[in-house]
Amino acid sequence: MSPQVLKARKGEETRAQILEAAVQQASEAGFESLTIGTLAERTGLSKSGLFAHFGSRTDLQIAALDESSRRFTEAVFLPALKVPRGLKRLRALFGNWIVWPERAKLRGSCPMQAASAEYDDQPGPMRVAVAERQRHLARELAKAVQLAVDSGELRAGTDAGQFVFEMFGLVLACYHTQRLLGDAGARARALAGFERLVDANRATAGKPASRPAAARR
Amino acid sequence: MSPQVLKARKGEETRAQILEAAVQQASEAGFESLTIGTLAERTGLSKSGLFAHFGSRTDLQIAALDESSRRFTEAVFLPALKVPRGLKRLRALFGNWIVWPERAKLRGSCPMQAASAEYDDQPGPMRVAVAERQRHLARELAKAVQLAVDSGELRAGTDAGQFVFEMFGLVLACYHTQRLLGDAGARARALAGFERLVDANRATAGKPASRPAAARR
DNA sequence: GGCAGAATAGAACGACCGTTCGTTTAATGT
DNA sequence: ACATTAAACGAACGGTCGTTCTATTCTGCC
Repeated sequence: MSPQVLKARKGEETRAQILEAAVQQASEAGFESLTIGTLAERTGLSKSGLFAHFGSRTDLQIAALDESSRRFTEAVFLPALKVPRGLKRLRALFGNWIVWPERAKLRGSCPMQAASAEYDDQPGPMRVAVAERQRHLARELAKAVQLAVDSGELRAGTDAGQFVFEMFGLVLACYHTQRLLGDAGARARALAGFERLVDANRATAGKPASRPAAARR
Repeated sequence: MSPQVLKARKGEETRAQILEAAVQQASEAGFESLTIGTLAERTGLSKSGLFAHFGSRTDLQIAALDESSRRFTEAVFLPALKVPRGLKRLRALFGNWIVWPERAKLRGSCPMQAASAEYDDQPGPMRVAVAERQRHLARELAKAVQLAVDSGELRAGTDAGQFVFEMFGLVLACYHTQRLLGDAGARARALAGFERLVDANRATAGKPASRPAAARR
């Protein structure tokens, strides 16, 4: 029967399998390691057969980046939206962030951070795509911080941009320490750092911010 | 019998020029972008002529990593050793760290961090070399933190490992934000984060730690 | 000035890269 | 069951990669 797979022609299914392999590969060795040949071998396709699904290698890389980004949102943001806004949600976001590659069964690190490091100095479509998504991520995180300010859990003067900057730092240090040095304590360090970050910006008393956050950028 | 060759024979001079170009290239596009062909073109040598200076591409990459590491120490640590130990030196280290690529006239980011990101999941001699140097860096930084504890500027219970972890995070976030998003405010953010980190671990009063730092690990 | 040895050049190699093209197989709609 | 079209294949292309080998040029020492 065809339960819900209405238009899923064979091709799209194959394409999904290719992207699965591509994301895994990008997680392990970066997006520059995505070559037509090795990916074809991994998926059991011929080079030309695989190639036909994307018009070029660059398009394949972009598609893999999109898929990675989609999974990131799915694993980090969607679950956090079910948590009450404010500090709880912020904590959920941070927690999901540092564990999502493992949860998503990626054998390497976060593909988005891998892409950032790879293309931060390399002009081209990949750099543009990566920068755009990172900016979007920073914006969404800043919103979540602001919600914690509005709820009165963080003090009114909190600089959301600075807060997000430091969250990024903790996540990067976590991945860095974990993968390169094999330090299992990295996650605990990151969480400890986050709590210290929260404490530094916590509202002194239980008073909600009275003013509706004037300078919101 | 050529006695101790004190004078740099022509070859070593050429080798130095090659490494200069290699470090620059690694800063801009990573160590995997170091190819014999492009590097030969950059230096005006033939492929085989350049190749002869290193026995293999991997040896060239290792040599470039060593040179990068040497310059890092020269630009970050050596100047900081002239600063009185304790918080001042720690601040100098952090300050030098986030600006050294620019000071060293590298057009890209810090080669050591680039290497970390590239090889954190790639087994082989490069990964080993990178991990070793990063561990060394972390150890030296922890020593500097401990000196600030011993001098009584940081409180006795300070977890040097955690402190270094968070320093790493701030530097990584700084590079990340600066290069990918082109945010000029990244450096100020990093410095602000560092001051907050110091404050959180500052000794409550002006009392030096009386005990000589028992659990120094 | 001449000579040994270091330094560099040049051509060629096999392997892999992304891409193209014509053909063949498999899935789909009727 | 059959015609149509999507999907995958296989061979070939020009290019670059790291590496090897041989030949040439240059340098430093007597």
